Amino acid sequence: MNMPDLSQGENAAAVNSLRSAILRLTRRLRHQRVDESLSPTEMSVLGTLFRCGPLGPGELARKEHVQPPSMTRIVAMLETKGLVRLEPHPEDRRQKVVSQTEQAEAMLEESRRKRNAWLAELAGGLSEEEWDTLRAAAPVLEKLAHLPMPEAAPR
Amino acid sequence: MNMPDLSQGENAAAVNSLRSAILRLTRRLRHQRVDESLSPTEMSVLGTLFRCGPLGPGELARKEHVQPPSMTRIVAMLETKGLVRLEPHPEDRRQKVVSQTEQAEAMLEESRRKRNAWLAELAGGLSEEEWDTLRAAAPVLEKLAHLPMPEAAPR
DNA sequence: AGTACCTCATTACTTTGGCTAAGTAAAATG
DNA sequence: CATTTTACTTAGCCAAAGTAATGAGGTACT
Repeated sequence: MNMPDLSQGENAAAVNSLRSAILRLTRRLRHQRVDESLSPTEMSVLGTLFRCGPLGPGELARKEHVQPPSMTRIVAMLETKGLVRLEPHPEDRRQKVVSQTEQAEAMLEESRRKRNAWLAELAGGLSEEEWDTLRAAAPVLEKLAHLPMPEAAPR
Repeated sequence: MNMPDLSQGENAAAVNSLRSAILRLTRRLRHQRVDESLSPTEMSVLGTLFRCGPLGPGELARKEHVQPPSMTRIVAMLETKGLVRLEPHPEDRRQKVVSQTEQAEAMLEESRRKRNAWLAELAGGLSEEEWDTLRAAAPVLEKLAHLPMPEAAPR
């Protein structure tokens, strides 16, 4: 395959600044979480559950790019907080099914409101064009996050 | 003309998917660091130092959104690896000045090459339009990372 | 000048959030 | 029916960042 190496330099620069921006944003998000009692990842799991419906821990781990044991712990935490139900799979008794509770739905709604407030504040700092850019970038970043990694696939 | 609150719903959705994509990307980056011996944050600090020139630990901490003690640790680590020099401030003896060494410059160059290779692999997964989108989004994310936070009340 | 306060960096300790390795139970395969 | 595979879990570890307290150097106010 022929690589458009003309754009590689630009892409490298973009990835460079993307990487550091993402790192700093992550740290900010950790501090400014909308719900004090939930880690960003736990929040993200709830979001995935909301979007995709009930899933097994393994599937969930794959989607979140976390190892299965970590997901076990996260799900356990969410369960003790009453945000998630953990039930046996109807057909395969090895598997389990994680589904969100009504309480989780309420919490997501609450968090959505808070996030809107936060956004309204932040909106002053970005122009409409910049928001457009972010809106366009979001799905691409999602894709990038799930893209199979060529050199990191030794298994 | 048109107030931005019309687009708040869309922005909220964008931020939602931005947030989870960023989280997952961060975890991927942690695994796939170009240089095994340096954490992503250490790498980022080096980059900042490269872009902005010599800075004090405090300033650096603020730029990276890290607490001062963490930056002290990071700088110390970088110093023992010979990537950074730590000197007293000429005028204010409370302060110190961190500057990168020639070795750091060489390492950044090396890492740049590796990143290009990684990119070339990944380029197959994204279209040119998607790359354009990312290139456009990078500076906006940078800006977002450094935007003053209204509700982040100083404790 | 001296005292009170403030700022920057550091030290010591804790928390968090992920990982690997090993274990158990259930299903699939021969 | 024995073996291997799959799905989740348990246990223990480690790295990165945070908080609280310390110290040393400046600043301001009478």
